[in-house]
Formats: sequence, structure tokens, C-alpha cells
Amino acid sequence: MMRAITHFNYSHSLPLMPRLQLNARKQPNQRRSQATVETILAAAARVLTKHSLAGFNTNRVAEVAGVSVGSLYQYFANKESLVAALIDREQERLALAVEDTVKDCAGKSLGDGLLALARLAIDQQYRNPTFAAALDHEERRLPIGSRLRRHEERLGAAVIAFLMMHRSVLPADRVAPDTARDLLLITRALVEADAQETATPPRDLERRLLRALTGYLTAP
Amino acid sequence: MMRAITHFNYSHSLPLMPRLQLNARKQPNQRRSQATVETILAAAARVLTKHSLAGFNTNRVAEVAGVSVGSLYQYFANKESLVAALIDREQERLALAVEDTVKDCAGKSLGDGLLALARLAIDQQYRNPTFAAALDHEERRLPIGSRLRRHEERLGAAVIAFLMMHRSVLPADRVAPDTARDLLLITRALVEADAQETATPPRDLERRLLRALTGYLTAP
Amino acid sequence: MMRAITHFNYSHSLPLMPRLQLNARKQPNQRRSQATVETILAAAARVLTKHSLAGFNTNRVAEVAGVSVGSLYQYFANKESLVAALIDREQERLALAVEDTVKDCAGKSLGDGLLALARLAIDQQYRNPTFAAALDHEERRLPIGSRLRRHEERLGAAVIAFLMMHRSVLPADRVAPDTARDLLLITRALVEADAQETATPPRDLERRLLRALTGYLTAP
Amino acid sequence: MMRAITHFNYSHSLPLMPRLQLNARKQPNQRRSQATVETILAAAARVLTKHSLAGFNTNRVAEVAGVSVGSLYQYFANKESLVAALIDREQERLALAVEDTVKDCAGKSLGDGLLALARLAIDQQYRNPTFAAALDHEERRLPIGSRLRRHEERLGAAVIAFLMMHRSVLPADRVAPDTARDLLLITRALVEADAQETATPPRDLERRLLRALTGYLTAP
DNA sequence: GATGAATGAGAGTTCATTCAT
DNA sequence: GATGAATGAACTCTCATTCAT
Repeated sequence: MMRAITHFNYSHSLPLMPRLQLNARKQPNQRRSQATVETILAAAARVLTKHSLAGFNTNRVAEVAGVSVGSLYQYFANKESLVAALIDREQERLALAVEDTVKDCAGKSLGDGLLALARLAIDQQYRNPTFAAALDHEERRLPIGSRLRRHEERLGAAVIAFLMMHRSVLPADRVAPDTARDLLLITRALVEADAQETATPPRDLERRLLRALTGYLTAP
Repeated sequence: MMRAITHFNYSHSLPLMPRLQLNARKQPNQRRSQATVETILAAAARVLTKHSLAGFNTNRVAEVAGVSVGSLYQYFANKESLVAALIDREQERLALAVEDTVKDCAGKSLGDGLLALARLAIDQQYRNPTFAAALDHEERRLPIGSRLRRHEERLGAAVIAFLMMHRSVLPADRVAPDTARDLLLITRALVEADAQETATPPRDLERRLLRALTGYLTAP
Repeated sequence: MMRAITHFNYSHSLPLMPRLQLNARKQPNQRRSQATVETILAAAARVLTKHSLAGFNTNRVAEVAGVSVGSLYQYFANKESLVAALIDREQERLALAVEDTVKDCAGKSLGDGLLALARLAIDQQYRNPTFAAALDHEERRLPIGSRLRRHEERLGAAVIAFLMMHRSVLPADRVAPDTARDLLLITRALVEADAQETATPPRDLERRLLRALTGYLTAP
Repeated sequence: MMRAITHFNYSHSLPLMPRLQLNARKQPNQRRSQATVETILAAAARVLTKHSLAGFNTNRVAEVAGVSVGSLYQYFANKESLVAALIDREQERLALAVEDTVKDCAGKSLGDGLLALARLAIDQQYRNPTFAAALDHEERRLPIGSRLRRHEERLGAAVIAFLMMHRSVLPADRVAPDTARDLLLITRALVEADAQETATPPRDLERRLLRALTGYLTAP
């Protein structure tokens, strides 16, 4: 339904990264620290957008942020943490957007609701395809932290809330976490694939996506 | 419908890789060369499986293959070429498997056919999840070569052939390349996500996947 | 007239080096950086002297400098940059020496002036023949940067100033940039050739060089 | 006076090449071998012209020659030998051309003779600047072999013969090997410098070169 | 807390040369 | 004699991370 739809957990991956610490090194309590973290994250997003994953490195991020590498490492234990934080932040934005959309769906039909969610997803992915793709990439690669998990659950919860609204027209077994997850996965797959190929959403993407979602929800 | 489902083309990506040469550097005419290439590819697969992408480097592959790096570079212009060849090979295997399955489907019902294909996909992905995931990863990242394209078209064609078999029970607009592509994308998304999480396929994966495929095909 | 006589420009050369960045990567602002750069350049000179071009590699230079390769690359974008900086530095030294000598020539006769310059040239080249030859070598190979150009112009200008001093005894067309350039080229050719053969300047080098310079300046 | 003017000896160079064998590995007595050697040398020349020194490697030469690397090494002990042979061959051509020109000079004035030689030199260098420059480069770098030495002596002898023709109008000390050598060095320096800068000889090159040669010969 | 110079393991790639066939 | 597959030392360059100032 949106850019950064993720799996709910992918535990057994990455043999080469034994004990990553994906959490920010310290909670920046103070105003100034908070601002620095923001600056760094913004810079990271810019670098990812402009240079893609291949050109993404901590020195560059620090430089773009106008901060020393040392400072970067003050707030992020390592590169992965930085990426994780970036993903976390995007997930946050995404979860909010989905929750908003779901709220707006109250009273609408199932089809109209799905349409709104489909549009949101397309919108998110196409707003900044390089960035979105890069994050998706990393998301799949990273061991997932608790913060991230919480966002995904929020995302899943929002979708379930949406499904609840229409439980009268849905098969009973469809109002479930797994359904929410599948819908998110399908959405991401279709939207991402198109976004890799064309700079603007093809006209029929919306229709095809809707078909996939509706189909999944209504199939026997 | 299985592991290496790919987009049919993704042209405008990857600003940082101008004109990769993804083809083998020289065709190994002789018996010995042929064997070396095989050895290298096998080693590459093993390394990818064991160390995942992060631990995949040409020196290691050569070492595991029991050949010198020089030999590796005799046959593969660069690291990317090697990965591309690996993908190519998997695509080939996959396309064959799908074509076979589709042939076997003659006479079966739509549901039975989809079930067979779903099982094939699950099978392929779970046979070697790390390897499959890594290749999918790279596939998305690499500029697509003509060889690869051909395999994807073959895959798409096989699916269309399957759809043709059941055109009487499908909406007319469903027998189309885009449909084939969407089915492949959905399949890959659902199977890959589960394969990231569990070592053996969860019991309901088959059902959910079938639901997604049937839903997409039968939705209005 | 001295070691590093160079062409004033050689634009259309070197098909294989598209757009080298020959400038230092970052200006070392701080005291420590400045020292490191100095250390590296000194080490580069030593390596060039001791091992000649064939044994000149960045790892060796870093090792001799007692710094890490990383540090070298912090200040020099690539190997060529390092060499370029070395040349630049020698050119600077040379230009200063020539300018000084020319100043001292005020009041002297043309012959005495040429003698002084000839001696300077011989001196410079024989002070460290391997080093000087290697730099000349590279100078011819490298695409010329603006810094280098400026030094060469300075060198040319100094020679022209010298010619001006004696314009009353010279053909009018001889006080020109091309003359300066030719004198420098001739000087370099004769001195370098001898320096390749003998460890100390042969007794007649001075006379032959003087003959060539005087001849060029006075020929009809 | 022409492209490949060389120093008569440069013994004490190149610390890193202890015991080069610069001679062809075996004298190709047979017709076929002789042809192979020619083919290889021709290929070497082509490669040098097309790819310049940076792209010059034995594998490429063999490939261009349509011969296996193994065969190349049958006739040339190592890469340096190949280059040496190439230089040797050019020297041979050059010596012949100079000898011819000198013969034609019988009866002409000193000025006319020098003009003829200057034109020959310019011609040779500009016929194929990349190739000529690359060879000059290597010539300076290589320890000189006896074959090469002989050509240079021939070259020197031809020039001396020329000087002898005009001994009546020259200072007595000018008819000497050193003079011949200096003339050759000066010629090479001026012509090569211009050839690095412009694709066709500048109009005044001839005049400047003549001035340098005449000046050297007539200066007191 | 911040800085940014320094580190160095490690990755990709080349190419002269050998030697089994 | 010829072939060309194989070798591997050598080299350039990157970048996550540390730590003295």
C-alpha cells in the first residue's frame, strides 16, 4: 500500500553480521543533539537519493550534513545503524500516512478505500524512486530491530483496522495479520517493479494493483 | 511464479553504472575452459549461499573454485559479469522448470495448474533461500542484459501459454503479458518474504499464494 | 636552461586518460595535514630516486613516508596526482632558481648570462639524475594542469626577461616566447642525455650547451 | 634529424631491471619464422599507435598479430625484447633514410643539406606521432643493446659524413661524433615537442630547427 | 562534545610469463 | 613449433571506524 512495506520479521539472515547494534548510540535528549541527528538523517537521505547505494558512505553523509564523521559516529554506532534509522524514519512517515488514509476511509466502500490506499502507495514510491528503492533494498538486507518491528506492526494494525471496517463484505478469515502482510507485500512488489521502469506511474498501474488487492481479499 | 521472477525491463535505473559489460569475456571453446567456467560458476553459487552477498568477492570465488583470480577474469569481465552469468543460469533453469510444469498442466483445471506453479515457485525459493534471495537482490540492481531479457520473456511466454489454456474461464483482458508479469511479481514477493523468515515453507503459504493468484485472475 | 624544461602546452595527447583530476583532493588546512603532505611528497621523491618509475607505487610511497595508503589518498586523488604534485613542486623550485639567476645577470654580457643559466641547468639535472629524468618522463606523459602551465609560463617569462636584457645584441625576432621555449628544450635535451650516461657532467657539456644556445640566438 | 634519434649510450640506468635479455630469443632462420616475427612486430606497432604505451601488452599484441602469446614468447624473450626489436627496426629505417638523404646532399650547400635533414626529421615524427613518441619514451628507458648501439653509430656516422662534406665551411672541431650527437638530440627535442602539441607541423618549425642546427654548427 | 586526520584491511583488476597439450 | 588456458604477484583505490587534539 505504500513504499516501505516490510516483512514482519526476517530473522535468520546475514551470516556475516554477527552482532549488529542497530539502535542509535544514545538518545539525543537535548535540543541540539536532536537537531544534529536530524541533519545527518536528512543528509543521508540526500546522499542516497543522489548517489544511490553505491555512493552512500559515512564520510560523504557527514560531509553533506556539514558535520564531522566523528559526530556521526557519536549518534550512530555504525553505518548500518544510520541506515536503520533512515528506514525507521520512513516507516514512521509511512505508518502515519496509512493511518490517516484509513481514518479517511470511514464510510467509504471497500473499493474506494483500497483505491485510496493504492494511490498512497504509488505516490510514496514515485515521489523519490531512487531513495525508496534503496531503502527497500536495505530493509531486506538488514536484521530487523525492535523499533522497526513496531512500525511494521503499526502498519499491519492500520491495515487490519481497515479490513475490520469492511468485515461484513469480506470472508471471515481475511481479517487477519497475515492478510495485511500479504496485501502490503503485493502492493510493494507491483509498485516497485513499475517504478524501476518508468519515471511516472503507468496509467494502468492503479487498476492492476487494485485488481490484485481486491482479488486477494475476495477470492474464496 | 517462482524464485527468479523478474521485471520485464527496467531501463532507467542505476546512475552509477554507465555501460557495464555483462557478457562473458571470451567464449570458452575448449573442453578445459568450459570446465573452468563451470567450476567458477559453481563456486560463485557456493560462496553466495554460504557468505551471502556481503562475503561475495572475486578472490574468494576463485579460491573456492580452486583456480586463480586471473582465470576468473579470463572468462568474466568483472565481478558483475560473474553475477550476471549466475543469474542467467538460474533463469534458464527456472524457465525450463516453468515450461515443463505448464506442459504438464494441459488438461488440468485452472486451480490445479496454479497450484502446480505455486508449488514450483515455493520449491525453487526454499531449495536454497540465501542463494535465491541474493540473486533476486542483484537482479534488481543490475542493468539487464539481452540474455536475461530473453529468459524473462520466455518465462512470461510460458505463463501466457498457461493462461491461454484457460482463456475460456478467464476475463478476456487477463490473457496478456502484463498479467503474466504481475503474477510473477506477486509470487516472488510472497514466497521470498516467507523464505526470509522461516527455513521451511509455512503451511499456509501455498493457500495464500494461490489465493493471490486466483484472486488476481478472477477479479472483475 | 635547467632540469624541468617543459613544453608550453601539449593539448591533444594521451587518448587513454580522459579527465584526470590532478589536483590535490583537499587542501590540508591544519598543521598536521600540511606536514603529512610534505612527508608524502618527500617520500615520493625518495622512492622515485631510488627505485625509478618502475618501482614507484603508492603503497611503497606511503610505507616510506611512514603513513597509511589511506592518508596518501586523502590528499592525492590518485597516483597521477601525486606525480603531478611532485612535478609542480620541482617546477616551482626551478622557476625560482631561474628567476634568481636572471636577476643576477643584470649587467653581465649575453655570454656570461647564458653561461650562468647553462650551469644552473647542469647543476639541477645532475643533482639527482634519476629523479630529474623520471619527472621529465612523467611530465611528457601527463596531461598538463593549470598549475603546471603557470610554472612553465613563469619559466618562459624569466627567459624572455633575460633575452630582453640583451635585445640590442640579438636579432629582433629572437626576443619571443618561441625562442625561450626552444632554448629550454635544447638545454633539457643536451643536459638530460649526458646525465643519462655519466654520473658527473662531462667537461665539455658546458661548452657544447653554450654553443647550442649562443648559436640559436645568433644564427641569422 | 629525425624521429628516433637516440643517445649513443646510457649505461647506468634502471636499477630495477637486473639482467634483461634484449635480444631476440632465436634468430628466425626459416622463412615462416621470419614472417611470424614480422607479423608480431607489425602488430606491436599497431597496438602502440592505437592504444599508446598504457594499452600495450603482450597478450594484446599477440591477439592483434593473430598469433598465440606462446608464439610471441618463442621469438621474444620478454616484453622488453619486443619493444627493443621495435625500436631497432625503426632505427634501421631511420638510419637508411638519413643515409639516403645524406647521399642526396652531395653537391648541395650546407644550408640545403640541413634543410633536407630537418624535413626528414619532421616527416618521420609527424607520420605517426603516438608511435614515435612512445618509442622515444621507451628508448630512453631501456638499457641499450648492441644492435641498437650499432644503429645509432650508423646514424652518427651518416651525420659525420654529412659534416665532412662541408668541413671547409665549418669550424674544425665541429666535424666530430659529439657534434653529430648534439645535432640529433636538438632535432629530436624540437620536433618531438611540437609533435606533442599539434597534429601537423607548425609553419615555423622548419625555420626554428634550421636555426638551431645552423647556429650550433657555426657558433664560435 | 566535536573534529577530521589517520588507519589499514580488503576488494577489484591487470598482465607478464609459463607449460601442459 | 604452436597454442592459449592458467597463474598470481602486484597494484590502485575505498571506506568504515578510531582517537588524539
